[in-house]
This record gives sequence, C-alpha cells and structure tokens, in this order.
Amino acid sequence: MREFKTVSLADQVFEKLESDIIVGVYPRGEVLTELKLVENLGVSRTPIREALRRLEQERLIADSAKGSVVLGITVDDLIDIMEIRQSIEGLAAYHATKNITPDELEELRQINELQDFYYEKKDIERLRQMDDRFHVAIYEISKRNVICDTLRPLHRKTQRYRRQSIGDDQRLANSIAEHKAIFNAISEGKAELASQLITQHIENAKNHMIERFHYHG
Amino acid sequence: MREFKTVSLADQVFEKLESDIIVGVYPRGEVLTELKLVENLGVSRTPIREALRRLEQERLIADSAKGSVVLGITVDDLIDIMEIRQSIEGLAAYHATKNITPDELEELRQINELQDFYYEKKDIERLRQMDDRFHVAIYEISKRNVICDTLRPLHRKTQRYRRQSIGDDQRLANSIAEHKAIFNAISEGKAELASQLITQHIENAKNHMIERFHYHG
DNA sequence: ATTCGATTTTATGTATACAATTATACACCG
DNA sequence: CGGTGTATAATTGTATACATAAAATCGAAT
Repeated sequence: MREFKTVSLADQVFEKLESDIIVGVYPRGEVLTELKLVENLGVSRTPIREALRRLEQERLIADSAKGSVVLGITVDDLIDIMEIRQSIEGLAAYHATKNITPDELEELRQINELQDFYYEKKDIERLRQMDDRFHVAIYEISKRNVICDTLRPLHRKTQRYRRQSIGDDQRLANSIAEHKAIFNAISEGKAELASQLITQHIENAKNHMIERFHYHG
Repeated sequence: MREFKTVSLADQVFEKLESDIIVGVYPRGEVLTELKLVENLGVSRTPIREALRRLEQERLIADSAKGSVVLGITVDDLIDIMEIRQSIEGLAAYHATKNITPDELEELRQINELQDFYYEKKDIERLRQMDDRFHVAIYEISKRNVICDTLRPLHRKTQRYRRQSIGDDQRLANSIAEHKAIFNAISEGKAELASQLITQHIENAKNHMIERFHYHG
C-alpha cells in the first residue's frame, strides 16, 4: 500500500510563490498583498501568511507597511551566490564522495545518462532539471545537514539564470562533460579531486553567467 | 523625536524561540506543541505558527505529526558551520574592506575597544556579545545581501558553543588579538590580508571547538 | 489653487472558531 | 493474555472575524 503524504496548503503556497519569484513571474518591485494572493490562489490568509514569512526569511520579498515587495534575485545576488557556491560546494562533493552508498551512486549515474539523453533531444527544460538533480543529489549524499540547507536554496535561486545559460550550446556541452568528470571522481572515491572539479565547474558556470548577464564596460 | 518601530509578536516569538533553542533552554528531542507555547508565551497560535514555520526552515525544529521536535545545533552541525564559515567569511571581509565607510570603520574600532574593556573586567557575556557584533558588523559592512543572509544565521547558531569557548582564557586572548589584526587590515584597506586573517581566525576557533567538544579517540 | 484635517478605505496583526487528522485508551473478542 | 476495532482526546491545518494602523481621499478654509 502506498503512503500518500498530503502536503499542507502553506507548503504548496510557499513552493509556488518561491518558484514564481525566482523565475520572474512576479518581477522585482511588484507588491503582493495577502488579499490579492487569497483571490489568485484560492486559499485563506493563514497559509499565505506562513508562506510569506518564509519568503521574507529568504529575502525573496521584503515586508513593507502595505504589502510585500518582491525582491527576487538580481545579477549582483547571482554573483554572490556563485562565489559562495564556489567556496563551499567542494565541501559537499568531498563529503559526498566519502559517504556515498551504492544506491546513491547508481542514482547519480542515472542522472548523468539522462543528461546525455536530453542533450541529444535538446530538451533544455529537462536538462535544467537534471542539473538541479545532480547538484542537489550531491548536497544530500554528503549527509551534512548544514551544508545541504545552505546550498539547496542558493542553487534554487540561480534557476532563472541557469535556464538561460543552458541555452548556450558550448557551455551546455562543457557543463555536461564537467558533471561526468565529477561523477567519475566520486565513483572512484577520489574526494579531493571531486572537490576540485566541482569548484572549477562552479567557477566556469559563474564566469559564463557574468559574461552573459553582467554588463561590462 | 525618536521613532518606535513596533516589532510584531510573531517576530518576538521567533527571536525568543530561536535563541532558547540555540542556547539549549529547549533540549534536543523536546516536543513543542502550539498549545503549550500559547500558555507559556501568552499569545495566540497565529504568531506562534509563523515563528515555528521559520524555525522549521532553519532546521532548528522538525515538524512531526504531533508537535514540533527540537533539533537544535549538534556538535556535528557546529563543525559543518565552522567549515562553511571558514570557506566564505573571507569573502565578507574582502568586500567589507572594499566597501567600508568612515562611520562604519569607527564603529568597528569601538567594538574592538569595548572588547579590551570587557576583557579587563572578565565579563564573559559581554565579550560574547562583542564577538557577535564584530562578525555581524563585517557581514553587514560587506553590503552583500546574500553573504550577509548566509553568514548571520550560521554565526547565531554557534552562540552556545562560543559562550563556552570564551571561557578558555588563552583562546579568548588570542581571539581578541585576531580581531584586532583583522580590524587593522580592514582599516588599512588590505582586503586580501583581511580575508586571510579572518579565515585563519575561524579555523583557530573551529580547532579550539573541536578539541573542546568533539570526543577524540 | 493649495494645504490641512477628518473620514474612509485598505491592509496587516492577532485571536478564535471550525475541520480534519492522528494518537491514545479501552473494551471486546479471539 | 494479546490483538483489533472503535470511541475519545489532543493537536494541527485552515478559515474567518475583529482590532489596529497606515495610506488615500475628499472637503473646507485660507
């Protein structure tokens, strides 16, 4: 018998709003009032308020006297996020290599194969999902709660920019190759190498994003 | 005329519960029910729920079918936190050195002087507060929201262990001296040096904590 | 026409009422 | 005596009602 875990409305509202803000459905500066959200989402203020408080804690919105102002992720935020990831994602890869189980290794292998598959089909949206799964899998496999809790939201917040970055075929091909190299290092138990490779991978992604999104001169 | 910003009950409840959990008033494993908190804190369930959702997001509590289980900060969490801080607090110091204003420099100088003052008086609690203010000031002076938002909660979560760590007079003296060296580097505009010094400072603090709290052999 | 002030509107903050779910206790049956 | 099922109690999830504060509106006076 399968277990159906019912997700609370508050959680659903949070996930929807977080995603919508990150990808830009609600642009920076827009004011969200509880009443409007009640109408749009069809739930009462209670779960909406709980979601808003969490978004506020993530600095995706700011509370003002009247309504919540959407902040979203600016290019400056993006650069900071990538610098932070560059500094600590190596830690995650290191611990993941040390703590990975055979099942988890298999899962990571599958993600890599799916990447190849979707690359053939040029399915950008799925490829972004695979990027999500690859990185988040490493966070979780590390079994370090604090590292996981720190990196996961940061990675989610880059979604909008990653989606565009993947559009560059050269960068996409490089990224997939880098994932493979990281996977190989992890599967061979080379923790230091995995750490170095993922750090370089993030730096490459960062540089590509800066080149693409940050006006220069 | 002074401006009185009224803090909402929800915020007050969050701050009190967060602090109580971090310092161990509520031990790991204890179950907090909304009704109990209503009685203890004298406010209704609405603000309490909003606070609990935020604590959950910080993984200080975990939601269970009946009540919220206190997780708090374990020694393993502490080690992860210090490793992360070691990796990114240098970034904060670097940006802070680049972006500091004269007023902010003066504030930092005052914190350092107060440290000497309270060290003379051996006022451990105030010294911990000064440690808070010194580090948080650097986060904020960096003017990097993401860095700030990442480091501030991590630093808060070390409070309980720092309080004990400060009890070791040798470590305390070293820590204050390290703060001074960091301050000097910042005031002289040496961003790279400030970054290196604060990284070393965190590593020293981490090693001291590991030695003190992590059972060895 | 502009400014000041009162009134109204709008939105949030808080409390409470109601619904649904889950654990617990206890009786009944094997 | 142990297990199972039902009733009950406890607790959360959600909605709504009420209180309060801030902003907008409108009118009157200068």
